[in-house]
Amino acid sequence: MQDEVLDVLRERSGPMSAYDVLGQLRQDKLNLAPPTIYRALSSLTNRGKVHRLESLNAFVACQYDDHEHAWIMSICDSCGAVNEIVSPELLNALSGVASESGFLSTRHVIEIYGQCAACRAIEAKA
Amino acid sequence: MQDEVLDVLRERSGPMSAYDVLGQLRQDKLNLAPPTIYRALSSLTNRGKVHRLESLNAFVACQYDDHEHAWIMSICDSCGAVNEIVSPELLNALSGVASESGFLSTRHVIEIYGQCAACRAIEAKA
DNA sequence: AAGCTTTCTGTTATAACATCACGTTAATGG
DNA sequence: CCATTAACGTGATGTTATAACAGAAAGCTT
Repeated sequence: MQDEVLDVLRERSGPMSAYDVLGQLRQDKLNLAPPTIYRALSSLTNRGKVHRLESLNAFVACQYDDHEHAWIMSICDSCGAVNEIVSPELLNALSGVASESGFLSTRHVIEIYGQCAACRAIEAKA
Repeated sequence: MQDEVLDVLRERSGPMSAYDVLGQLRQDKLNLAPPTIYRALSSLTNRGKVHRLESLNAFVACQYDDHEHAWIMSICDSCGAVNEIVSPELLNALSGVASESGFLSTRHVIEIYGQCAACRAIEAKA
């Protein structure tokens, strides 16, 4: 089940809600229900194969198959494209800022909204 | 209505869901319905009086009454306390990292999970 | 004051996201 | 073979958020 969910997410460039995934997989498997999808998504996110976009209640396949890492997501307001940014320095800086008030960080949620390079180019032409 | 919602959020130190707020206010005003609360919360967040915690689907009163600013939230896994961190430098750094791939940032969602100073102190004693 | 617009609120219903609780099946290993 | 565990199926429910439309209050214009 995890593999099937991951395949669906990989076929799609953008984020999908759990119910989007459910809709796709129901084309083959009728009777598929939300808990099944959520279980698979939960395992996949734990394994780092899928990331959850907290501010969208949606999921995307990880762009980097091979590694353990923390991530920063950029989300284009125009086209919805999501991109994964890896920057340990920035995450360290963030932990540093938090630690100024004695806070010990364990997990970061960073989601940046704006306009991607492609959409900026289109808009510049128009 | 905005004032009443804001008062409720200020009385509470931690985050509240829209329905938590609704529950509080229903003690006085029966018949209060979700859209009323969501409208008030929407105006308050637009005005910067309230911040939304995207990863919790919850809301907190802004800790800084007086100003326009972007914010970073720290959230304690142990006690649930939320703290607002202001760091324009870090936000600039974040925009900078995103711009390396041509992305133009307009809004940042930054939520850090971990353990606050108070909870760390308690744990250290034990 | 009458009529108009604007803004906020009330109300019902429903959409969208997520989990609980329990039962069944299938593989694992003693 | 049987106990255990892990994954999945199933139905119901819980939680978060919005759509669509109606009504009331406040301010403006004439």
